[in-house]
Amino acid sequence: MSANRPRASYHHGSLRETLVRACLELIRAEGIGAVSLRRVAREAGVSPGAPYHHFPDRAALLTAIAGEGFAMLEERLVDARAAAPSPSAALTALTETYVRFAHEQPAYFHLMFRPELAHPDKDEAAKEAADRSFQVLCDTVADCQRAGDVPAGDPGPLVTALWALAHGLASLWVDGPLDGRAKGFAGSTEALVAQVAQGVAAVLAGAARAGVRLGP
Amino acid sequence: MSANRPRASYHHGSLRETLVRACLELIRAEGIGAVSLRRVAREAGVSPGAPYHHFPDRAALLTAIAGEGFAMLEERLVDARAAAPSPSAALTALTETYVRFAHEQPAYFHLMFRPELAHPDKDEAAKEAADRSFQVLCDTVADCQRAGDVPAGDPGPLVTALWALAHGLASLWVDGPLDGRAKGFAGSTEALVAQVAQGVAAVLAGAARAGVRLGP
DNA sequence: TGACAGGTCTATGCGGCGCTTAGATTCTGA
DNA sequence: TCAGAATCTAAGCGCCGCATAGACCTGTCA
Repeated sequence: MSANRPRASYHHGSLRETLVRACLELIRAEGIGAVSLRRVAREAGVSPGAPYHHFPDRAALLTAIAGEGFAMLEERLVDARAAAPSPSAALTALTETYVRFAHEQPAYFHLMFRPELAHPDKDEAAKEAADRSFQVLCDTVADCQRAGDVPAGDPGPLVTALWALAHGLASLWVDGPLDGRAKGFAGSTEALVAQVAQGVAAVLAGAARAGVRLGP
Repeated sequence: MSANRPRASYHHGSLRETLVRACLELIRAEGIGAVSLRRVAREAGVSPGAPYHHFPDRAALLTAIAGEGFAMLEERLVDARAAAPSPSAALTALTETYVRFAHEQPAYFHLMFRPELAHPDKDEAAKEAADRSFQVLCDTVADCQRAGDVPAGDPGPLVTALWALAHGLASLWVDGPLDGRAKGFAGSTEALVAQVAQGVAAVLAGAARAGVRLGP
């Protein structure tokens, strides 16, 4: 960043935004472990105390970024659903989109789901974006049930399973363990994720045909 | 711990083990964020430098604990599979066991899957326990395919999906986001997890009956 | 028995961390 | 125009991981 280039004026002008960008770049380049407020301030070219005029503490900066992440994820999920030609294809697309988001934006993904780093559950905007994302999944499952593409009955376990499946794939990929095993299965993790997402839709459709009914 | 009770002798005797226990207790009581080598040493009643005679750095202590975790998880998975009356029941039991382990031992679970904390992939014993755990899942899926309880064909995507499903449920539960949504679905997260695990087996069985075949 | 080597622990110090406080500088609007 | 608000710097607190040097204990072997 602009650590060496001195600012023109005493006041930065858009320090808050600059800090957020510097933080993201730092996570991208050196991982979550390298993130400190002092370091972020240094990268942004300001004194170590400056960030505290924009964020009450370190977690607040990270929470702001997490909120951005939830908004980005929601947008991608909405677009993926809208672009899909059928409810079943939408379900597959949601899984792939969730996992791809995590893989392309691991910095956001980490901050969104690590309570020791950020607290998006205490941020109204982040919570609402997360709720709307979840609703996209619920609506898509309802579409699928109406179309007979997935088993009828209580959608709760199905929605939970689909969320957990996508989140598990994303976590295992981003944090490392999946890559090694994927090579033996499908050549690449991308290919394996696609196979899984499509396989799930096929299995759910088959179960629906077989008359399986979900429920407590 | 024994911070206030002075040791009888200059040498501790079993400091390594004491540090591991103190670290686990610290994570349990105050979370991962509270773990520092100095703090662990204080809880164990030794000087801040003492741990470095047993672990080269902080990550090594955490990696040792992660290795223990993989061994514990493997044992539980092996037992769960052995106790199940059928291949299909074994599959359900594996999911429930994985998720329950994470919920009951979040300290271990975190250390096993957070590369910024520990590096179990660089620990031979941990890697082997993880491989054996994965093999338990592969074997169980193979049993299910032979019994016709899950679709035939390439087991890769299925094994991956089941692992990701369990890991996603575990992560979402341990890190918070699942609890809120589960209340609306099944009353409690435990109940929801059970419903999901059983639902998955039912859906897979239905898909097998419908003649679904997995594969690239 | 006693010297000594090696393992285990303490003491001290380095730079970096989150966060606080006090004070300097700039911007804003009455 | 000018006071007050907003933004930034400087300095300091106790904590951290880790390195080094030295104190202590214990097992070993002459």
